[in-house]
Amino acid sequence: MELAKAYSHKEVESKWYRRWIDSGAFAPAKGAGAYFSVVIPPPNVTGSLHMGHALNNTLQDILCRYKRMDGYRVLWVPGTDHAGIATQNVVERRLAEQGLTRAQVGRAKFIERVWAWKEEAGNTILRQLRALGVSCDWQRERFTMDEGLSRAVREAFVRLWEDGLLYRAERLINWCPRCKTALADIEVVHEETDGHLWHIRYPLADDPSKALIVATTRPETMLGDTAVAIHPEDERYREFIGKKIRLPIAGRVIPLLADSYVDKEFGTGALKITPGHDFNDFEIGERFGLEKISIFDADAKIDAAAFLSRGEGGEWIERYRGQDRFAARKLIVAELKEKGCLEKTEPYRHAIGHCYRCQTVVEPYLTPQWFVAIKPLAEPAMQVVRDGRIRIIPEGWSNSYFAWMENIKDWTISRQIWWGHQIPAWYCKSCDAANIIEAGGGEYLLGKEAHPIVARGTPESCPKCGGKELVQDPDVLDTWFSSGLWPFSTLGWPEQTEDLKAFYPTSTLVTGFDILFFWVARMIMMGLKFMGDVPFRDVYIHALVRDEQGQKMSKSKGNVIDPLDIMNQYGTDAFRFTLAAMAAMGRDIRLAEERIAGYQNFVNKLWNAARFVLMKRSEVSVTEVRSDRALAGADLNFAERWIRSRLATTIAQAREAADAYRFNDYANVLYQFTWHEFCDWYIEMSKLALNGTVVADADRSRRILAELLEQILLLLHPLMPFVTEEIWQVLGENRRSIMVQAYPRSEPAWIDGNSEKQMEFLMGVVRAVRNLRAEMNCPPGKEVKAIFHGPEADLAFLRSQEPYLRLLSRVGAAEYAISGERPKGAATAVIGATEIYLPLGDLINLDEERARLTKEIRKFEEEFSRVQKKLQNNDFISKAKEEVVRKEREKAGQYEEKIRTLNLSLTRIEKAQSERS
RNA sequence: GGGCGGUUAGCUCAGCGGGAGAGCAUCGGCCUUACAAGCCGGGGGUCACAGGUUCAAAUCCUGUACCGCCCA
Repeated sequence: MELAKAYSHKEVESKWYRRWIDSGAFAPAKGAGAYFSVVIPPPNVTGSLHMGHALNNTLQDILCRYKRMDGYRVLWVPGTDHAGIATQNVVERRLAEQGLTRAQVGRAKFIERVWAWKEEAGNTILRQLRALGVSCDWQRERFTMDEGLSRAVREAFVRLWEDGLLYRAERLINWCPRCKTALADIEVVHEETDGHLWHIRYPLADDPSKALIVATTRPETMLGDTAVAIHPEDERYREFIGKKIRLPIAGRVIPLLADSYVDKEFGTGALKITPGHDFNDFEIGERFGLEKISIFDADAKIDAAAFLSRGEGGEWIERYRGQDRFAARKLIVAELKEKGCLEKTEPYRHAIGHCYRCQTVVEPYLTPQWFVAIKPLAEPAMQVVRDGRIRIIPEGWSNSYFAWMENIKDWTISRQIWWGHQIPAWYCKSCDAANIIEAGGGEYLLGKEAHPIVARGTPESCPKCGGKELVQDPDVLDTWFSSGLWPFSTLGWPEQTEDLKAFYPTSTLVTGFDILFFWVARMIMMGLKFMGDVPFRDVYIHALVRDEQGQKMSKSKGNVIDPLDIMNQYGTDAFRFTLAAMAAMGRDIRLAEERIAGYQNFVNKLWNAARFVLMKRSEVSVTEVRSDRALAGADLNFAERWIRSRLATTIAQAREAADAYRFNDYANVLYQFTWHEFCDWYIEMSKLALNGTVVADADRSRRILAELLEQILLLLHPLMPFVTEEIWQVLGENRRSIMVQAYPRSEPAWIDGNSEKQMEFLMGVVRAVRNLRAEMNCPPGKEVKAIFHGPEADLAFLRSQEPYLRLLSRVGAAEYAISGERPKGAATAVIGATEIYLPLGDLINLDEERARLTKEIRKFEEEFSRVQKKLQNNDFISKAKEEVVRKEREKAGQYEEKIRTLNLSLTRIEKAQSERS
């Protein structure tokens, strides 16, 4: 079979992916033996493929393909998560286009619509992942909302409740007024924002002529202030201690507290306290038993009822009623100014929390929510990392892990949305009547004192009163609650399935650091809690993919590179190889397209090497050329022993790198070997035998070539699955997929130091000749004579390998002499102890050669004096390792010899010049 | 404010105690029968700065500057 002159990825990729799936090659092998299992970090069902996914899944696929070839039973579970808020937002937007709201549609119908949307558009990302060549087992695809995983969620919830690790209570939480739901702390993104610091006069209640100045970034919340605080040792405010303050506008009389929490240096040193809308103030409020006034409704608009119900009131309420928080801020500032209460306004930059789904500024808001008591889960989760049962790689991330886990707060898991796992808690309409408020449309609001009945399935009656009328908690669970169970729920938990027994704990989790807390930490806590074992052994944290300028890719910046475009243009193999080659540990990836183009050339290089091997094979009429590891070392010539030796080393290095998640080393070691050793040298040398110069070697050469090519294909397959399979299949008829072939093992017997030394010497001589020719502008087609002076052994070797020498350096004839007259008008180089002369006759430009030699000599003199300085240092001789000293001595000798030889040549050139003139 | 990471060739990055490397770009020469997406050769770096440890520092320590990220 013939191969096209250039590799064309387009036809090849879809063809093989189809065949791999059809052959069932992605399913784990049956039987016993070591396993390697991975669960995909489930992308949002709303998502589409971006660079982060591409990197993440490429690395997982490299590991899975490598381990599969290496004899492990590999299971890679794919799937998506239901992304509660994000998905609900998508479907709500679609409703809005039809002029509908979800309230109009109703809960049940709305959820139907979400499912319909999911079926229609939801799994885009999984389809896109296939283009990457990922070898996950699609038969086992899971979704966090599917039946099995939903059961897992209910089971986990009930168990946490039974163990006293869940509670429902009114707390200050992060509220997104747009999504109208609670958020967990880490779902809030803090961004530096330009704002203001307003300095406001708060007069004393009994002497309005005196006032404290408070500084705040949120003047509108002053409507809910219930105290002012100063530092107890603040001299400035000593006289105010114990006084009362009358709040401007609202007129409320509030106490002045002394608390060492207050930072004397910040603002004016006087802090307004709003326990209903600020987390720090909330805590002070708890300490002093202050009232918490919630001044906003769920839309973050001023809630007049909050004041009226306290018996407060006045014409001001009407001015602010229903005003949004930012409008209210403007109005309040204006009113303060008018009343002379605004001392000054200064620009101020500070961090403001935003909803990670919709970027709306979050509002600290007092509502009843469900919480997981996290400390008892966090402690063992830290322990397993501390004692190495889970390795975090690179290790540096474990610091972040510990820092976060040590300061972890109880986890808010309830969300006031519809799409998700509805909380398996019910309330009895008869015993809990006071806490159940009908909200219309069959919906309920639950008071903070409601008494939940937690159960795996809908209870038939109230266990207390036997009442049959129960209502389910309307809230759903945080999506991360279900993804926290992912490593075992996807394997069938809570059932004790075969998969669960066979593949838990999973082997390696590959993920980005951005979800270390969101997801990784939670899986560890949940895995330990419910499985009694870690969810994975290794966590490999990879980098973020940035653009060329190091900017995070984002739609708003418009610097997004679509992986699908890249794959289409350069081929998936080139793209995957680039990602791997750039995935050095602990560093972000700046993706430059030229880099991908460069690796596309590598794919093409491999393709053409294969063409060469196949072309030569087709010239053999009788012998079927095939891989033959039995070919004994003794039968091989030195070039063949050399390439096998290098192969053995390369295999060892590649495996070592892959085992250690050093993907960049893995890729580079194979790149270097394939291109710069196999192609540049071995293939070139094989032409000698194949072109008939040494007839007896031809057949053996073909066999070695085929062997090397096969080994290279196998080595590269995890990185470049498509092109390697395509070539693999052309190499033999009706072969089993390269996916299921054994990964190469390094043969220690192939390591051959002597051949490597000889080859290095030959390469040195060849490069020197090429260099001289190029420097002297000797036309490449012209054959020149070469004269070698040097030690007998070296000359004997060169003489025996003269055909290679001539092939590689285009030397026409060679003369060898241990010593003798140096030829006139010759270009000179020194390799080891061997001197090389190219008598170029008229071609040589004596001026150029003299300049070249002078430069060369100067270079070696610098090297020599540097080494010499070391050797003259007694401390060096006595303290450095013997090995190092020996090497330096060797170097010194070599440099000295080179300088001597080159100087002699220089002298001859100068002499020749003076003779000519 | 606390923590982490970065600063190496024009660009993108490896290397992290003993001779400064790769890919791309650049310059010169080649259509040499696998590959011009190629081959051969060259040029290009006080390894951010300042101290220190060491016989020896791009590499370890301290500090400074700038850049980035995370947390508060």
